[in-house]
Amino acid sequence: MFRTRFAPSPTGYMHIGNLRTALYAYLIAKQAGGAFILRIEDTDQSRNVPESVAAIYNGLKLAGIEYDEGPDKDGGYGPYVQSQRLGIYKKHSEELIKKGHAYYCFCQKEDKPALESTGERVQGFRDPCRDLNAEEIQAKFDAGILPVVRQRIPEGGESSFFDHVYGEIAIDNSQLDDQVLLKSDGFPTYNFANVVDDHLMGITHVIRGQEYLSSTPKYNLLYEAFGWERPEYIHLPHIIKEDGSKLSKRKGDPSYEDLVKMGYLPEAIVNYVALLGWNPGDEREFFLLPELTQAFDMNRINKSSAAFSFDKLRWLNGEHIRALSPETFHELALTYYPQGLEKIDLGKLSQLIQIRTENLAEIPNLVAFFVDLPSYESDLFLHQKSKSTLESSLLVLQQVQPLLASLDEWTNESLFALLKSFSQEQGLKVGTVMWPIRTALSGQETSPGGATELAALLGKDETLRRIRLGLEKLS
RNA sequence: GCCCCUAUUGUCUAGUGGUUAGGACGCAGCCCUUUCAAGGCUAAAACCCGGGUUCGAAUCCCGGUAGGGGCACCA
Repeated sequence: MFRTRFAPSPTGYMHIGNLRTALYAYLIAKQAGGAFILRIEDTDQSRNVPESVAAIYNGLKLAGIEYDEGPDKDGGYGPYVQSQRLGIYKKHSEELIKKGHAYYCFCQKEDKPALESTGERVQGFRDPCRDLNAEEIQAKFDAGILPVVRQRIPEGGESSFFDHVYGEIAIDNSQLDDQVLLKSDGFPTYNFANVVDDHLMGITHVIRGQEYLSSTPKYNLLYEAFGWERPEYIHLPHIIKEDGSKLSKRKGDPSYEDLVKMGYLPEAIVNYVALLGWNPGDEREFFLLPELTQAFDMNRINKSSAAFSFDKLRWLNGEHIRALSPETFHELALTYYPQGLEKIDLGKLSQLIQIRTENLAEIPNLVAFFVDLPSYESDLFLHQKSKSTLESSLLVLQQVQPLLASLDEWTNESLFALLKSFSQEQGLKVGTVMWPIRTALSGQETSPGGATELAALLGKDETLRRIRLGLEKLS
């Protein structure tokens, strides 16, 4: 049985990379019929942001990523919050000390910078406390010094492991530090907690960012020290910006929830992010979560980092919007419609704009002209392809005005029939008739919908009023 | 500084020794058309560099270069 986990630390918002990590972990579990677990890694007390736990829940929910076990969903492997597992870590660290794979270190934080300020970084750091004897240790304890627990990296040799994305990775043990496992405040470091928890929670596949690739040998040494079986590893390449720099909230790059606020559909974001570093092997690009679960294959994850393209997200968002049922789109659109559309059939308006909406946030702009006719210049009536000139426009509007005024059935179809036959009678291109009307009704170079669609929505009175205004502009 | 990883059009990618190097976004053009969009079609656009191996390398090996990551009582 596959068991994967998403283990964010509650230090802020849910960024794009986190979303993808969660998604891949979810997909890998679900496609194998396994379980997806949420674990909160709040071992750094100074960096905890309590509200961000809510943001994580919310983000996952929005994305449709449902976890089988988590802080609020016990599956028998809890607790799922690391700060509630302190006793477990302590016990395990003592086991390691007993076995000789870890030791107490009484050095103070201030001691190390001095070491490092020699200019070169100390690699394969071997702490002086490594070789303290029992009396020395007791003496330090008696002096009231709070120790940390450090991992004892074996001298010499190399550690290797297999990663499903990056293949075989080998690192010399001399490169590995005697890292801190348990801090002096009794909290574990990530390095320790993730190993202990992953094992205790039965995690079979560890999915996480590439930044952990070179510390994974240390974790493997820990598994070995405990006599535990290693999990499978799937390290993910980073998501970066198109200019090659990294996404950062500080530089104004949006989080997952920001993107939703910006008018992108959660399912479009999920779809897009899935494609950043993975492809199905065929030419499909449009995926909803269930299809993604079917199609996903961890062996097709890419090694190199991928740049986040707003252009492509925007396009994909449009695809998802178009794939929505008219009812669903209408409901969404409703929350974006501005004031002043009371007289307009919003259901019809939604039908008109669904295919033209690539981003929900642009809806207010798209429909603004229905509320207020923008001021425009008369040369807006010029249109070469429609053979529309100032003269023809004036003529058309003059002639069409009484026809419209006497039209009883005010629908797109009847309006179109009327104007089409008018153009035929006059020997004009349909466009020559439609262009000035559409222009007068929208006051814009382009509009969602043509002349008759706009007229039908605006209603007879408003249509005639806007045509009168157009005539004033032309004469 | 030491170690690890990566490298196909502007971007996301397909490609596992023999392909006119395929698709998508974006860009440009055409068609459709009641403007725009959507849709359809077409175009321009790529194998980081240098050595090998091979009859033959985007593909395998080595070396550069460039980019990313790690070396915290952060995760």
